Amino acid sequence: MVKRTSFAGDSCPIARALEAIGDRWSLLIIREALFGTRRFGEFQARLGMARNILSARLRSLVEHGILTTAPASDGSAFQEYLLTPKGRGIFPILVALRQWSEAFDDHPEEIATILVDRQTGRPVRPLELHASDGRLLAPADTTLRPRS
Amino acid sequence: MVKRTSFAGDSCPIARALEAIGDRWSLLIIREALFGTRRFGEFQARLGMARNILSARLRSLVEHGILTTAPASDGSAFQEYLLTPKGRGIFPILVALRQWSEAFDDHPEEIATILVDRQTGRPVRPLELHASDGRLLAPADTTLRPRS
DNA sequence: TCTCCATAGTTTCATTATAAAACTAAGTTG
DNA sequence: CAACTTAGTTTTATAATGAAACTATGGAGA
Repeated sequence: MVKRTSFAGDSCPIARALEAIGDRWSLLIIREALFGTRRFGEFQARLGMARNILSARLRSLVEHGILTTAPASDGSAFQEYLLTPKGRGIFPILVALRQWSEAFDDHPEEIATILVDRQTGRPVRPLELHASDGRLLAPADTTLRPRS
Repeated sequence: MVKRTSFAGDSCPIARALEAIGDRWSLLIIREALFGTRRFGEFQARLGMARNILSARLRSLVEHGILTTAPASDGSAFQEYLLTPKGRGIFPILVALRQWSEAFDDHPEEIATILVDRQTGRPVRPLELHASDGRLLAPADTTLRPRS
């Protein structure tokens, strides 16, 4: 059998994350959900993706605890898809992806939006990595340690 | 024709990032490259992936300006794959993915390593998003604005 | 130099994922 | 209750992935 390799049992947390959201659509679905999209048809229309793929992805995201289903808030008998705390925790990943494109994309003029501070309307700073004592860390200032 | 949908011309920077690195292997290749892996066979052995897929991914990453090829540093006539600045800029994305797994994975005991401050050996803090004036921002404190 | 092994791929073939469109079934509306 | 909307599933075709075999060049030793 020639199955697609699974990272589910991998000991690397990056690989484990990719197992859940490392396909071409999941992060875009979550992006829409963070904007308030909740219904199947709404996701389909906004993302322009095939309905069967959307169906499979939503099921997978629910299985991974990133989305939950709940009765629709408009009183109809349909259901809607809501982000769990685990799903909302994906926000920094989306910001990191966005900032990488903003910084390095070959055609930045094609990028339609910028992430800004709601209060001042000014662009946010690049994500920062800090030590427990507050020092700003560059990649070379970090290392990996076996989990105790 | 039924081609895989391309995000190359999309106006969303997240989609554009996924076009370059939104597959199951690219980010793991970049993770290895950040650890110092340079040679084809070394990537293949460490990642355990099919050689043809690795070949295709390396070519794609070079085309996207994430890796470059250079003559091997050991003096042999082989070439090696090196991260460009654009490639090293992916570091925060990997950190965000890692921290998401550390925070939300259902089996965190299976995660082998933690990212620590090299100086103190203590775990780093979660990535932080700050306003231009330095205020720490939560997701709800941000919004998107059309690029001026 | 000749032979053998290592490196870095490519090719082939089978399987899985993705896409588009047609189809189905339940829910809602006039 | 007839027509429409919503939320999928099914079908069929194409593209991506994976494993193994194959190729070609580089290097090392006799």
